[in-house]
Amino acid sequence: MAAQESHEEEVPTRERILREASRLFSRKGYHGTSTREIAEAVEIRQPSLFHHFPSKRDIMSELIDIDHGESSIVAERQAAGKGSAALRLYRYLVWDIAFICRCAYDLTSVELVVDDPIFADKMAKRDALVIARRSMIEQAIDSGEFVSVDADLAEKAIVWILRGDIADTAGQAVPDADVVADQLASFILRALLEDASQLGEIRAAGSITEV
Amino acid sequence: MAAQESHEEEVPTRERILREASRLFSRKGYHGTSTREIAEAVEIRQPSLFHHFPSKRDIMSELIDIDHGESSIVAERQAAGKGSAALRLYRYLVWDIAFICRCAYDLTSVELVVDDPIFADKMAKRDALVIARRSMIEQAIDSGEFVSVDADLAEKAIVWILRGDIADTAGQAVPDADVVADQLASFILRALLEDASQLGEIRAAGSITEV
DNA sequence: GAGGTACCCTATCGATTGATAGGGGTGATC
DNA sequence: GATCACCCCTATCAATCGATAGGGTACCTC
Repeated sequence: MAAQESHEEEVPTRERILREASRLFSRKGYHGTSTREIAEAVEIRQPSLFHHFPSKRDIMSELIDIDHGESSIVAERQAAGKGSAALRLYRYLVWDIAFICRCAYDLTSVELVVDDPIFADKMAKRDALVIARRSMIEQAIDSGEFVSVDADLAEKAIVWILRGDIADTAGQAVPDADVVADQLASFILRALLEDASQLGEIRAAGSITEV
Repeated sequence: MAAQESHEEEVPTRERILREASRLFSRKGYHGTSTREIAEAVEIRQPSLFHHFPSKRDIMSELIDIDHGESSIVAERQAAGKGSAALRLYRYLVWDIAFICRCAYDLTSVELVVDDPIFADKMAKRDALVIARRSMIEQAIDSGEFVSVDADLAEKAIVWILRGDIADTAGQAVPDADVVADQLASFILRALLEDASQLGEIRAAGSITEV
């Protein structure tokens, strides 16, 4: 309380670089954004960036890790769980969407850039996430909770919605994150459930317990 | 039949540029793709590109027009139509998805790049498409066909799915375009319909008449 | 107060970018 | 056979890219 400013607005430069870079990457693309633009947004000179990150690629790399890290843990835990697979999918979806909405960074560019050959080393964790999601869908189809859709296509549709939500919220702190999360997760569940009237129970059960 | 090769494999250079550029743009991004890479893929030298297009930007610009042109016409016609709004939305969706699947170009990059400031002039037509889609959703909610969801959010979810499908098919001629179109349109309709049992009627009616 | 660390600066590097200048070959038309 | 349009070439441009070199200043530790 002595040396610290009471404003508490003090955001470390490294943190500001990640925020501004993520914002620019998603508006203009990774390759379309120069290190000079990032530096200007952070209000430092361009070479000063390289004091905090060894290269431009490492800035993007850290954003990818932030995006993939916790999501894959939650998805894999839910995929390996017991009980209603539809409920477990709902829980994962609500958690992931809320995470996206609350994130300080604009992670839009992440899903676009992992397909770029220069970030090929980041694809493994992304693939693990895909497998976990598809597993939950297949479990729900086998148990009769979901209609008999193409599990691959359904998983893709879910990713597309998540990816779109990332682009839409775009790093701005969404005040009603939980509302958006429930709305989108309900949209997805309604498209998949054999009996749409079960959605009420799932939403009630999903909002009680922790993931 | 005299001067023409019987192989009929003769694809004009300009056409090949559009195809290869669209493929590269979606894999590496617009800014991440150099004119030298495009030229190499087309098997000509880099300056020869500029005989067919005045600039790299004009190549992307033409791909954007291809993507937005017919889609907006079909969407606006269906939005202004009469009768079941759910059916009209289904017809538009099936047409658009099938169009995406059959397109010779990989239009993944289009939806990403229209947000880039340098393509700001292309945003008007994209906005018209958004309005037409949201209009159909609002009509279906008002008539009681759809559950009372947030029309903005539903429209976004649809775009995200369409965008994802574009990225997924990625310019390769999908053999079962009509099957994929019906599956994805059904996914969306099921998520929105108040009475899911109406989907059968809509699919039957949608496959008979032309758009 | 000497040494070390953290952070930012100016100046500049080599590589790559999109685009232009200008020449050459081919085929159709008159 | 002269002309012209079409298409592709080599050579090269200025601008911009990511990254490095090296110096200056504030602050902490001993």
